[in-house]
Amino acid sequence: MAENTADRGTTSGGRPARPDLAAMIVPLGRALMAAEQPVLDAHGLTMWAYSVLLHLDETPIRTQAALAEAIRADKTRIIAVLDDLEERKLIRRQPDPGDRRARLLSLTGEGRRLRDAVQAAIQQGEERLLAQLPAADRNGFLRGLQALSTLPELMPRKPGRETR
Amino acid sequence: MAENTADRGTTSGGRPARPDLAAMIVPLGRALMAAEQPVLDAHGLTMWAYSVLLHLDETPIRTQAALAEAIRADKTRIIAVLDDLEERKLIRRQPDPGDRRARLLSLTGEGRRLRDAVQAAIQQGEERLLAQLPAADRNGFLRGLQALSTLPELMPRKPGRETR
DNA sequence: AGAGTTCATATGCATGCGCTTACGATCTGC
DNA sequence: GCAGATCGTAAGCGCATGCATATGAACTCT
Repeated sequence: MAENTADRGTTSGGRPARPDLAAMIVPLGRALMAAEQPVLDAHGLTMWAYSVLLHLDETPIRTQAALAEAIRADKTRIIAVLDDLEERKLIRRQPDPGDRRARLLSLTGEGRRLRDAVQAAIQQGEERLLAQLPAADRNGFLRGLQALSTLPELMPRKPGRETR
Repeated sequence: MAENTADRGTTSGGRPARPDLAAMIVPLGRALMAAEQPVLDAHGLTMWAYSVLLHLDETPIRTQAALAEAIRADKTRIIAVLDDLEERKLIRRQPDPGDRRARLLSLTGEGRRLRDAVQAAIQQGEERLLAQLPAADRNGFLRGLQALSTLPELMPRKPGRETR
């Protein structure tokens, strides 16, 4: 399978014109997460907890399993996270009156406030980095990144099940 | 110096204009790695092994520890990887005549060939994704990404020790 | 009403990885 | 020539994660 079909794409012929995307993006992601960590620590949030806060606000979530899948966490592993968040009154976990097996998840006002504060701090740090890019590249980077992170082929949900 | 510019900064109270960078980049990195995986499997390479092949060619490496740090792997963990690559005649591991503790690492011709084949296949897949972006965004994305992945503040080497 | 399914939860297992220690061979400084 | 540092290698610990199973409550379909 070693077709060296060097049509457009990589440079025509030999050495690659750029490093692999993954080779740049994965370390970048690690660095960004490392940069977030102190902020999260300062607010007593794990990354999973922050993920939960982020996702809960965007879309009302009906079951914990759906939330787990949305943030790509293990269904059984977010339970402790939710326990903690609930105990700290950052989220609510009410049994669905229509289906008492499920727990309706929602942010409390305080949860929303914390979420906003943390996200503001994080994005402020990120902007400091983006500011080092030329404006044109920065905008292209952000647009390209947002486009790529919503590509369905790239962001495969678990095959088989629909979001209802 | 951290004053944000007039555009879509996040400091002034409102909803964020974009998701957190890490929230987009980390899943994107995962997806890219998942996309690479079949290619690597087809050639019997782990990600670490591929990392080694990539890095070995760019810069001559004198010690395994230096290589490990370069690819951000654990010093002790790449040993098995190197053993395998050497056995398959993809790399050479010669004792440095000047310092017989160290092992000079280099790619063999076959190693270089495999590296090229795998990288071509990987980048070809990546280009298929990038092709879905508008050309302007794609270029900005790539430029921004390359710029960010070389920012020293973002890509911290191990604190404390310098490359000597 | 009963079978099968879905949900939240608890638990256990295996894996991969970072970090630490140990050890023998070797190099460097004194 | 000896003490201490460095290199490669081996082994083990601990943590986070993914995957699987089990259980009890509740829901659905027939």
